[in-house]
Amino acid sequence: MSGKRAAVRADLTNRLLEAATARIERGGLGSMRARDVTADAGCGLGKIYKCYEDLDDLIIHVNSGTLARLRHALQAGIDGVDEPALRLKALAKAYLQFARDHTNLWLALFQHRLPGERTAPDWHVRENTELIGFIARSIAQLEPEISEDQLAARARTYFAAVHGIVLIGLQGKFVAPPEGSLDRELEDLVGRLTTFETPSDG
Amino acid sequence: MSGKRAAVRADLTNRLLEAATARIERGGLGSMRARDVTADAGCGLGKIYKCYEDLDDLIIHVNSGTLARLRHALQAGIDGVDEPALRLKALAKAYLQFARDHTNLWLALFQHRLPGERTAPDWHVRENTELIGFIARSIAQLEPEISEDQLAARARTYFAAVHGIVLIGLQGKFVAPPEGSLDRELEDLVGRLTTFETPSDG
DNA sequence: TGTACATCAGTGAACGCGCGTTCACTGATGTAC
DNA sequence: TGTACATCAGTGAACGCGCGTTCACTGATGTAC
Repeated sequence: MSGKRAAVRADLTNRLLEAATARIERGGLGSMRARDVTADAGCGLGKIYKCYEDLDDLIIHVNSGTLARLRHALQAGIDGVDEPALRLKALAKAYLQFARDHTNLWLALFQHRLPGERTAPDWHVRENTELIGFIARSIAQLEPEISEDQLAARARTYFAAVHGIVLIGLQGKFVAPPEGSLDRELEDLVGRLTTFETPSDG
Repeated sequence: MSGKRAAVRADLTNRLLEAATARIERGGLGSMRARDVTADAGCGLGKIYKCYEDLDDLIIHVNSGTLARLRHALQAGIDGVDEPALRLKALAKAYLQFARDHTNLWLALFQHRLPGERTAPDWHVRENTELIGFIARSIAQLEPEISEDQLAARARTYFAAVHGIVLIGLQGKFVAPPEGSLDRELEDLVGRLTTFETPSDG
C-alpha cells in the first residue's frame, strides 16, 4: 500500500525538521547548512529538496515549530493566573524565559528574511498574527471597553516593548546587564504599562 | 613633504567610508560588497585593505558614524525642550524619526556581528555606552534621587522599550502597523513610562 | 636644479572557500496480470 | 504465488556563484646628495 511510502516520507521530513531545529538552536540561524542537516538526519544531501522546496522553506517550518512552542510556553505561563495585570506580568516573564531557553530559535523568528520579493506563505503569516491575537486577549481582560483597533495597537505596543527589553538584554552587543536585572526591568515595565492612569496629554 | 601623502590617504579612507555608508543605507548591511564600495569610491579593490583592516573594520567605522549622527539627531530633538517628561517623549520621537530616515544604517548598528571571538575595539564600545549615558541624563532629570545603578537600568529599559516598538514597527516581518499608529504607540508608551506612580506590587 | 634611489600608493587578476542546488543514476517498493 | 514493469525514494559528485582577501606588480612621489 502507498500509505507506507507516505509514512516513510513524513518521518524523514520530520527528522530533517528536527535536525535543522537542533542546528539552529545550537549555532544560530547562520550556522545551519544543508550538508549538516542531512548528515544529522541520516540521509543524503539531495533529500532536503524532496521534502522541502529549499532551505528557506525548511527554515519557515522550523520557525513555525518555534512559534507553536512559544505559544505553549506563554499559555503555560498564565495558566491559573486570573488577575489581568498579573497575567500580563506572567506573559512577559514567560517570554523572557522562552527567549533565554531557546535564544537562537527565538532570534531566528526575527532574523530570517526571504530573498527578493518572495513572501512567507499565508499559513505562516497567520501563525504570527495569531500570536499577537493571543496576547491581545489578556490585554482585553484588563481594558474590556477599548475598541478593536486600539486593542490591536496596545497588544503590538506591549509585545514590542517587552520584546525590545528582552532583545537588548539577551543579545545586547556591548554591555550585558547584571544578573537578575532583566527580570526586574521587565517587572517594572509591565507594572508601568498596566497602570491605568492615562498620561496627561496626547 | 609627507603631509600630502597622509592627506591623500585620509581622503580616500573617507571616500571609502562614504561609499560603504551609502551602500548600506540603500541596500542594507547584507548588500555591501568590497567590489561595489571600491568602484563607488573610484579606486581598486585592494585599496580597502590598505585603508581598513578588513570589511568588518570598515563596517565598524560606518556604525561609528551612524552612532554620531543618531546622537546629534537625539540632541536636536530635545533642544529647547526643558520639561523632563516632554524631553523623553521628544527623545523617542527623534529616535523613531532617525530610524525611519536611515532604516538600513540604523538596523546595521544591531545586525553587525564580528566573526568568532573577535570583539569590537574599545573606542567603539565606548561610543555605544555613551549613547545610553546620554539618554540616562534625561531620565536623571525626571528622577534625580535614584541611584547610579537604578538610573542605568532605567535608561536601558527605556531605550530598549522604545527600540522594540520602533523595530517591530519598521521591520515587522508580517503586519505593518497602519500609518501614524507607530507615533501614537510611542507617545502612549513614553507617557506610561514617565508616569510617576509606582506599580502596586514588586 | 638634477640625478639616483627608496618608498609607498594603487591595481585587479587570481586564489580559495563556502555552500545552495541540480541531476543522472541505483535500488527498493509497489502494481498489474 | 510468480513475473515483468513502473514508480519513486534516496544518493552524492559536480556545478555554479558569490565574494573576501592576497600578492606580485606599476608607477608616482618623496628623499639624499
